[in-house]
Amino acid sequence: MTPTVDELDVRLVELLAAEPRIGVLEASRRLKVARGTVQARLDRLVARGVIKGFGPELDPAALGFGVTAFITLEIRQSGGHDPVAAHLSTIPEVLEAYTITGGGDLLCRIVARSNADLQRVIDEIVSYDGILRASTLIALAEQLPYRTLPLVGKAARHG
Amino acid sequence: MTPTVDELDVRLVELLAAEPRIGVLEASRRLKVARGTVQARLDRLVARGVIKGFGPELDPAALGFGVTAFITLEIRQSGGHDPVAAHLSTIPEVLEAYTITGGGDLLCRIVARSNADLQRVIDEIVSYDGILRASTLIALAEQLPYRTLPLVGKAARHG
DNA sequence: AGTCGTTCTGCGCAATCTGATCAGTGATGG
DNA sequence: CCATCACTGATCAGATTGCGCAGAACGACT
Repeated sequence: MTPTVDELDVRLVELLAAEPRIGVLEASRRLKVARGTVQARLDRLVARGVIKGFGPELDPAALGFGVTAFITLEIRQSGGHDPVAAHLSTIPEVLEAYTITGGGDLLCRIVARSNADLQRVIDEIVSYDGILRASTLIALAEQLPYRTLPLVGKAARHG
Repeated sequence: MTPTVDELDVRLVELLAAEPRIGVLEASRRLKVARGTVQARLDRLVARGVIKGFGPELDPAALGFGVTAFITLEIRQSGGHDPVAAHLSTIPEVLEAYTITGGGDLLCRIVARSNADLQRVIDEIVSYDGILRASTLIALAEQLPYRTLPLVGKAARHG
């Protein structure tokens, strides 16, 4: 399998990550390649799904949701996960959810305005029928902010 | 405290999330407001930190890292978290890390090329001195992809 | 060696967008 | 009543985009 990305792709992605507002033209100047090349590379990366989008990254904390927590949900086996996921998707404070190993469990990342507010969010979550038990871990500090950039370099090196 | 965002901000953010490539001018047309207004709102949102950036969103799976897992690390109390975080930051497969409630524990999101590769990543993580024990949860499916948009609406409604 | 397919280059054009600015207007609050 | 603030609608020069094209470079295959 041919490498998903090459060295130029890496430099391009890193450049875009560092200075998202620069356009294709400016990027081509920085990378010392033709404008068409940058355009083609970008299109290819998007087409391959490596770049999912350029949407604005929102900061929950700046919106007043300063508390982050991870909650593990034990799901009643009958019924499956889908209805539960549907329920979770109606709660804005549930940012993401994964099914994980270990009988019928779900791991969610949630946010809240305060610890008291967190209680409300959790209550809302567990109000659903199919949820048997919930176990919450409050995030105290973000030791390593979400990042994917190092991965691109690794993908290019290995192939 | 005055609401961080108002209804126009919400529409703007949602529009940008749906179609990131449209410029300020096109956005102003869609929202039926003056271009300067959109520009001012955007600047304000960025200045307030609500919008952290417009960087490309990368998909680890498209880069060959199809396996996601969450790993809880028990840290030796003496020494603190910082050295451990520094160690983790050197491993590209560690996408984020949070300190969580429960004596000296760290929760990380990691990715790998395969289950076998996951073992390598875990080994690399636990190779560090200050880490006493690690417990891994493999993500089987993404029930709810990461999202923050609903939060903006909530923030605007509540205030 | 010869040929093909792909990628990159360098160029040009028309159309569009950007950043900045300005005067006028309506709403808010002192 | 007046000051302040946000929004409007407009203008301007300059930069950028989307698009296509011909030629060169490169590797793969016959």
